[in-house]
Amino acid sequence: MDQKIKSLIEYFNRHLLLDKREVAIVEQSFFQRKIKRRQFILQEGEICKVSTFVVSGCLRTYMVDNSGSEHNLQFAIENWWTGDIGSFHGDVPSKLNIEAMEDSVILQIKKEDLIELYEELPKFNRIFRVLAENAMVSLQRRTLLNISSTAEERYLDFMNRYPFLFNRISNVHIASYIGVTPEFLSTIRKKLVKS
Amino acid sequence: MDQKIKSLIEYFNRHLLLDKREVAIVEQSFFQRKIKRRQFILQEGEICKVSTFVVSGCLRTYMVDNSGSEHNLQFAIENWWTGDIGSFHGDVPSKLNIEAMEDSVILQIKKEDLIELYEELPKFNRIFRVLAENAMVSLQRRTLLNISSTAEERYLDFMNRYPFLFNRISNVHIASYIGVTPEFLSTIRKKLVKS
DNA sequence: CGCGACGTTGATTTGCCTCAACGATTGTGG
DNA sequence: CCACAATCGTTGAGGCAAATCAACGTCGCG
Repeated sequence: MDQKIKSLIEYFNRHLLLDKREVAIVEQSFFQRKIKRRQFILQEGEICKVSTFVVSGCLRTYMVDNSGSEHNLQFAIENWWTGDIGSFHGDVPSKLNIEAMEDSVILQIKKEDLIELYEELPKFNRIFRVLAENAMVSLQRRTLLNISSTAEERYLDFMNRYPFLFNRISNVHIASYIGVTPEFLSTIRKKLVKS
Repeated sequence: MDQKIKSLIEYFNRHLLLDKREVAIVEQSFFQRKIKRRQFILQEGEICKVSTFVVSGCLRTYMVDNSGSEHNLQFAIENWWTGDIGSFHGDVPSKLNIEAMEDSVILQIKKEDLIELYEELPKFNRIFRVLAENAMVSLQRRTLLNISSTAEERYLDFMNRYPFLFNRISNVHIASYIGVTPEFLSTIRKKLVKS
């Protein structure tokens, strides 16, 4: 078996064991791509036609507002999924950009192949239902944090919740994720060092 | 067929047609409750043991922060789902409260019955996968709005996006949903009337 | 009737942004 | 491998967005 797809199979097996036939179907449904740092796998205006699993590396999803600033919605590292589900399901142009922050290896599946996968292997509905529900929980948590707490609290929460990202991502991008300017994050950090 | 459960069946049929047997299983899986205004169906510290479909009325889900303020995460009216998925799936105490804002009729399903439903009727994995994915899209959209826009923009967005809630919910609760104080929402509204 | 939620106003304070500037680091093309 | 550019993290001055606190009239509800 290909080395790269192995990490995806292992990932699925953590949710629901796959037999040989199922593994074979997964293998032929996904294709592999190597992405260089600063390369995009989705740009605003395009329709998102694939779902992406990250084997190695790191990608970020962000939106550009009307004044030209970027706002990070999500970081995806090993064993995370990324893409724009709204654009993917609705066949509408995306407002998001997805860019590699490091050289990365990804596995992708086209929409028609995913639909076929669901038909051939209905148990994948269950896997992706659980994944979507987990994502919902995280997003609800983040929403509550956004409407109820200060930037300092959101920064501390990010540190505690995603230490593995924290050591890997620049402060500029963390600032954008928690919704503050890099300058203000800097003053937060200074204050935290002192105390 | 019971009148109340009919709205749930119609709801499911909009996603995926159910045959007689499937309808029967759904009917015996859900039970009905009438909830009075200001009554809670979930309180902080409890484990959320049911998933809730709203037949009529309106409920709000909120969190109380350490300084005692409430923050609205979600409103649920007719044909919406509510509950705390994190608590429900993880069997952990909830940090959320769900309270009826109007006299309401709801249909609920216990966790064990939902698991059984998934086993007997696997197609429900698909329905709930799609629902969870839709919820993800909304939450991602709200997250981007929270980290990128002003309170005024969030208020206008709420108006345009949820006009049916807008006419039904007090400004206090809208303020809490978009993450501002009622006082500041009042000044936003004054400014909007003038322009 | 009276109490409690609601919507509003104003004064003051605070959190966070904007803009400008700087050294330090990273990266990149010649 | 060096030189130059770009990005990063930081600092400071000033300004604006939004919170806080206090107060008041209105309304619906018990």
